[in-house]
Amino acid sequence: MADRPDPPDPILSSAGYLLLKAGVKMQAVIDETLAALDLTGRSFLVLTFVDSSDQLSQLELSRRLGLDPTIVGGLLDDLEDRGALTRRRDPADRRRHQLELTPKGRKLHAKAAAAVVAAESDFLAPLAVDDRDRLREMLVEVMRTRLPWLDA
Amino acid sequence: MADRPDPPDPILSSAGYLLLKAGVKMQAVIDETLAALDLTGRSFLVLTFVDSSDQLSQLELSRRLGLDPTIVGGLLDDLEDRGALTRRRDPADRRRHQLELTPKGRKLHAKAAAAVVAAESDFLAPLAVDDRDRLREMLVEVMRTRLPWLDA
DNA sequence: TATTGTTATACTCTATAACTATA
DNA sequence: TATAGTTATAGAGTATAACAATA
Repeated sequence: MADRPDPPDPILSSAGYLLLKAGVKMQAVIDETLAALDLTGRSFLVLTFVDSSDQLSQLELSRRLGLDPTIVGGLLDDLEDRGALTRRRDPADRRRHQLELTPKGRKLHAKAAAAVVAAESDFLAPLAVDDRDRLREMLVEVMRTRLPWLDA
Repeated sequence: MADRPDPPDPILSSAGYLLLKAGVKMQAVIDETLAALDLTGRSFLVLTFVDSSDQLSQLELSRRLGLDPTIVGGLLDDLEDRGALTRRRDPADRRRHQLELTPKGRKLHAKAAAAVVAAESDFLAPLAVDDRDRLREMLVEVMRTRLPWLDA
């Protein structure tokens, strides 16, 4: 009934906890945005990685996404059914599938990427542009050892 | 097999996406830390909110946590079984339960809070202390309208 | 014998609704 | 009739392991 709850523990205002809450909320916002295109955060990442890699195998994709191969298999099933990507047997090793986006898949990815960028920008709107850059730099520092593509 | 994957889409290095990844990872790190005390992020939050509020009801707690009352009921069952908190009928309205930490529960919470603070500090170690403060300020800005206790 | 990918099974989490008791 | 809380059921998501094909 009270509109102003008791002031809770200071730990709920710490940098680490706010980072947690902000990140989880950012994830939810992006998922909602992608839902309009019948995508999830995961299926969007699949499109992103397949788009930027040549002849990716499912196992290699799973490793990069940090997901179980059976999960990735299901995501690929869906995207293949929708005509967004193709699985083709690797002639050199017929156990492997070479993954590739179709033109339709590339269009879908471009549309989704634009929507995600807009959602992120909206979420970070309370920060000035300079502050967003500063935030990005700090997060790169924190995540450098945890995300392989930041080590460039 | 390649140790250096193809450079992926720039969207994976954006402030918003890095915020997402950092937040989710922070959550995982905190959950791992709390597991050593047989707690989860959620049960720790239950302890935190009950500790800092007087005679909280289950429904009010659920509202503050943003969780379904049935979920909260299960969390309370566990903590009550472990002797960390008590449910007592509200004499003024016998439908309600007044939640309160036991001395054991307060000790558990203090221990867990110290562990969480240490885990956060460790996670943010790549940043100088000044930068951590700056990060915290920026996250307060972003989350001000989304976390009731930041509006102070 | 090891590896890629698929299929089948079981387990966990969560959401929904029905129920009891109090008001 | 409405509210606080519990219990029961069903569904989604995930992990595990067994399997087929290829190396």
